[in-house]
Amino acid sequence: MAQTRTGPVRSEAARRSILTAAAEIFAERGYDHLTIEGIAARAGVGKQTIYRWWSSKSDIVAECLLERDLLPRQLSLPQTGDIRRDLTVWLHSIASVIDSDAGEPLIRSLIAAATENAEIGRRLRDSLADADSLADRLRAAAGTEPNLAPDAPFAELSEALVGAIILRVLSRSPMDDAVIDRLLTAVLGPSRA
Amino acid sequence: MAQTRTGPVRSEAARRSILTAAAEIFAERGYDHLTIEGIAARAGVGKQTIYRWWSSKSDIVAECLLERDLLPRQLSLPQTGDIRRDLTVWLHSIASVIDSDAGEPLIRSLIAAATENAEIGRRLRDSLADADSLADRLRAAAGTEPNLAPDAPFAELSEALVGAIILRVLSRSPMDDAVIDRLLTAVLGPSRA
Amino acid sequence: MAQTRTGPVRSEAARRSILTAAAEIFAERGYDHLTIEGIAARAGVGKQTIYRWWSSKSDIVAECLLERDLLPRQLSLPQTGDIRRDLTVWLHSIASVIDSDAGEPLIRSLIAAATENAEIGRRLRDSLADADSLADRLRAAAGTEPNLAPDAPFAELSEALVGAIILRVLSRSPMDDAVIDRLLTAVLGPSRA
Amino acid sequence: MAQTRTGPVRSEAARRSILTAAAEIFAERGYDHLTIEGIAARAGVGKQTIYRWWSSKSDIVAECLLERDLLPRQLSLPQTGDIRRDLTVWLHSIASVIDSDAGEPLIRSLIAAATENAEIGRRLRDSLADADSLADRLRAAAGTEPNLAPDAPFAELSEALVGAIILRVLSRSPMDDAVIDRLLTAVLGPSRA
DNA sequence: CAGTAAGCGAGACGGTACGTCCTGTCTTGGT
DNA sequence: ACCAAGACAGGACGTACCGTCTCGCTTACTG
Repeated sequence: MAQTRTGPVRSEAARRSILTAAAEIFAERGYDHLTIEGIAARAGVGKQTIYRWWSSKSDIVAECLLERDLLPRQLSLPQTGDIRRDLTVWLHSIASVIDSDAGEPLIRSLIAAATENAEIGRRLRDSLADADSLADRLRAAAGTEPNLAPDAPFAELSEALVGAIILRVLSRSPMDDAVIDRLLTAVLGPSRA
Repeated sequence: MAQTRTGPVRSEAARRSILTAAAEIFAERGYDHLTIEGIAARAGVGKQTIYRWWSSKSDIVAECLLERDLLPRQLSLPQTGDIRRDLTVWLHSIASVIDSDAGEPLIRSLIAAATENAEIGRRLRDSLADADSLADRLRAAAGTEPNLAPDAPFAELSEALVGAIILRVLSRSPMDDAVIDRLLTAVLGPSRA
Repeated sequence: MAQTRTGPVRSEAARRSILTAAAEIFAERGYDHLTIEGIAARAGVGKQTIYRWWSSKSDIVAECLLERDLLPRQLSLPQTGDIRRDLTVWLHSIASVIDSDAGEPLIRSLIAAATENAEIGRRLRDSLADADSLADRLRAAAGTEPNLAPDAPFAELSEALVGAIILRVLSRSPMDDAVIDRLLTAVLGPSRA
Repeated sequence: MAQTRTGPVRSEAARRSILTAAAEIFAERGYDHLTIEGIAARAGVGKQTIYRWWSSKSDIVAECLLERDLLPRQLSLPQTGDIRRDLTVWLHSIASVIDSDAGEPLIRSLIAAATENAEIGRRLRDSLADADSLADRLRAAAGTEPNLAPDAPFAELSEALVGAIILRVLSRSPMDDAVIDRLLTAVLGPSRA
């Protein structure tokens, strides 16, 4: 029979307050002003409690993403049946987040965090931390847009779209209506309208 | 009449050895192990000399990029007339850099630097620091591939392609032959072959 | 009637292994590298078991002294009838302990412990943890040495002798034969030989 | 020709405020509550500035002793020509320091510091940090007291006296008038009065 | 002979301090 | 004026221990 570990169990209260504190500081001051000491102080926790369960601040940020403490929850892709319209709405909501005062540094901070942590990178790719996969949605829309042939490389189309957003953030290029339109033309093909 | 300033002018030797030292450390240890003190020590230069001319380490890195101290010089896009083949070769060379031991962290470090410095982000977008614009090449190839209509959004296509590469790096997804193929299909449309 | 307590009694095994572990670490690494956690780990004991019975590490050390886990047992004062000879032998054995690699730091560690714990200080005074009182031996030898008048201040003579040893340790002055001789002259008066 | 070092020179202001802060904390809270961080904070100094010039807190304390920041300055041995009276006065002043609230822990702290630092131990031996040597005074008084023969071991007599004081502190034995008297009898021989 | 209360191992917890590294500013003396 | 060198105040790092607090177990006394 397996030897069961005895002793106190991980404190859920500590875990939550660490994640909350981290998410708050991240949103307020960005990834590079996020420090372990700052998290510990705001969370009312010893540093060792953080190091016991996470190996780096990027690890904490990754868990914040998982627990949805970090990104606005209204970024999910709508589902009206018209993929171009859905993506347009989605890109507009992303653009408005980016254009907000806090949003652009937040996304940039997230990219910085991703350079240190593969998991964050992966969640970024998966439609900016949104669970319902963008690639699946493109596949479901096959045939409704010029570039969405039944055997189109949906994953790569999705990557290209998200990658373009990331690149816009990195190069500080604004993402206005015309850009969104052209971006969708690039990915979906010319609009039939 | 304006008082002309006196004293020695900026030392080019110091400037070069700082950039060289920065590029070496960047390549060896990555952006977050790059420190002003480390640069000064390796360059045999006082810290003040660095602070006099640059305002941050990301500034130095940006200048390294301009002076081509940082990226392999053989990443330029070939020009055979066949844009799909040219891009294939180019993507393969990028992939081989990424797959090399030092390359992937280097690119990731560059992305990290870009999150702090718009200029670095812009150069990254401009075809991974390659001077001849990718978008222009796509425009020049208009008509030769399904998606390259004369009025296609070339800049956005280019962004999508580079963005996809960046996203691959961030999510640590390998970029093998098949992926390159599908990526080009996504951007250029299905191959006619 | 008072409620008599129930439950298991104090574990002698735990007590012994704590004292042994403490004595070992003390001897190996000195008083300031002696930690509660270290003792608990080496003794295979929970920290709480230590805190239940001792209030500080100096308390544990004091008990180690009582149980003679700490000091060499051969430091006792011989008894040949010639007090000067006896003290000479005794001082030589102390000197050889001090001169040994481990001995000097050990005594110094004991002094450090004594600064935190009166009991340790007292045992140090009582002839370096030797049970048979040095003062009593001097009194018994009254009349045999110049300074040992019947009404001599034996306790203070004893203190002066032990204090001199302690001071030698604190000031890292070696205690060679000549010093021992002069020390005895200081305490007992000039040798009649 | 020797290469002269250039650059800024050690800040005397920083040095002084570190020593002062250390002496204050030492006096207020004792050696084991004296921390590098506490010194740095009170001195308004970076920790690195401390580590640059001292290797441990015991080093700082040793320098405090040298600069006479630590011990009361009125402990010097009077000089009336009557060595027994002088020593009596001196021992009384030491006793009154020890009996004061702050004094006893201070001396004990000093002993603790001496266990870590030979220099502190040496200064402690040299008549409790008093510059004019006790042994020299005893030698000068040769012939005036029973035990002060011309060839008496003055250094060891002095050691015995100071050692007895230290031992009294370590064992928390009060040093009242009678004890002082007996101590002097032990060292100087019986009073002729 | 069950109930129950203490001892025990393990170890998580909020903290304090450690000694190191780096930041950006400053001072010094030399060219 | 610029430079190499490097001291300075400050802040964060990751580690080591502190003393307290569960946790689940194993005793041993008590009603």
